[in-house]
Amino acid sequence: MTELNNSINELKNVAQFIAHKLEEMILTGELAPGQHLIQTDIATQFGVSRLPVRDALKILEKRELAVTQPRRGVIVRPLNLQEVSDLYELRRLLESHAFTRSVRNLTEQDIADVEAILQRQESFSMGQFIQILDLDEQFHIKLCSRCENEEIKSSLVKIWSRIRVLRSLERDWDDWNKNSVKSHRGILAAIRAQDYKKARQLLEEGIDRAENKITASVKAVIALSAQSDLTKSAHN
Amino acid sequence: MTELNNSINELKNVAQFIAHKLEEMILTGELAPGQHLIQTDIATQFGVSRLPVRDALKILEKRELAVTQPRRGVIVRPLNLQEVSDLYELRRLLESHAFTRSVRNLTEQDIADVEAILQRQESFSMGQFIQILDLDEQFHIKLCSRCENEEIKSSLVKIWSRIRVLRSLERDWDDWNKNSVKSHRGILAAIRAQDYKKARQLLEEGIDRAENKITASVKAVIALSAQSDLTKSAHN
DNA sequence: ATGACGGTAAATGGATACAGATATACGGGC
DNA sequence: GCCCGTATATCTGTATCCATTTACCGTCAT
Repeated sequence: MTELNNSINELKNVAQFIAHKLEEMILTGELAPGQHLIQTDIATQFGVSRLPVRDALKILEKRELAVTQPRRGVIVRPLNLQEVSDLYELRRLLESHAFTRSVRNLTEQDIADVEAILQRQESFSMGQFIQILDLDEQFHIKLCSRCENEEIKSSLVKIWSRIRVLRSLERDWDDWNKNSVKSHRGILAAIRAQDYKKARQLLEEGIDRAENKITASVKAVIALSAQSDLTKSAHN
Repeated sequence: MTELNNSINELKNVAQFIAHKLEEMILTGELAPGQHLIQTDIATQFGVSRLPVRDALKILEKRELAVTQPRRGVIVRPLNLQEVSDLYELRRLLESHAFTRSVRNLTEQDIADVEAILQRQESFSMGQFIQILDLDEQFHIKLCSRCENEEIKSSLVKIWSRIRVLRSLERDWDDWNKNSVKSHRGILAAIRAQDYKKARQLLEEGIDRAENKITASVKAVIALSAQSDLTKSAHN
């Protein structure tokens, strides 16, 4: 409860605090895709009434991390291979466009910020995978920050919140982070050399690689859960 | 109350019913941009408690038709010239992409459906401007329906719900609808001729014309409201 | 053993009343 | 004329209750 009161000042209200916590629990796998999010349980778990929990679930739904089934409740958004490719096609389209618009407007300070993000990314290792996710996201968002289109930027932020969930399924974080850093270094170098065409190409290649990796992870997890469903029904 | 009970079966719950009604009121101008949406007032107005109203406001917020100001309430999304161009840049990017992906997959039935939409559009006139908006939207959505990307399609639907609000500010509906039909006829003809490149070009030109028209309308309304603000403060 | 049926429990959707927090506005004092 | 405190309007959250729907589970018949 003290932790709640402390953190509540950073966020605006209880609902946002709970939504944030639930998102963390989704990222850590504590809440699995498809799992029911039961209002009363969450309410007692956090020691609040059901109302802010309902609000929190609506926040998750707005961010498309959860799905509401009317009169049946809310579940964590289930995994879906089609969704991965659809989401990545959308991301490629938007980010590539935004990057092109933004890259010429990046200031010295922006470049320095990106460099700082990249250096922090280099210093992290496996254990802190949520931070790794955040830094990767920050890198890409920062590069698009000067695209001068708030709609596209907010669309990208929404897409990233979903990509984070998919990425959290990744196993080999060390390898993943190494490749990410390498790709980011290349992009940053191309930007510094003002070779924007090459930068964009590297960016798109990175997005494609990420899609392939995530597709593999999601496939593996779906296969695994299908298998456990089989064993479960075999036990019955 | 009887109307409520009748319509409630079509929608899933009271909140969605109220959200739908509020959206209509925004489109008809009954609720003006920037206007406060006060929970208790709306609750008494519809004869329900505050809870479903809160839910309804969150639905509007999710669709970006309303903006929540923490601890101050919810307002109808204010008009903003920048937003028009940002939204249209996003629409152009997504719709153009989706159209290209979709157009080759359109079936005979799809084309027939589009033709039917277009014919209905031709038969309407000024009075029924909400229907005109719907038909215009249906035309564009249908053309993109076979893009095989649910994410892009749902993004486009969201964009359209906002564009509808902006378009509702238009004055000269008769002129507007005539131009729209003409543009749509050209696109459909190009599709039938399998000249997809031309179809796409016509589509993009239509989007640009729409942006210009809406920009003018929004400018006019903003100027008008600024003027009335002046007279109001002069009276104080 | 398996499928259909029915009853009970659980969960959501909604209503009501009340307590608290907070931003704006108003008005009085300096 | 400006600053500051109070008042008001409004949202935010708690606590309880009820209705309706859905899910679960055990029984029964095939």
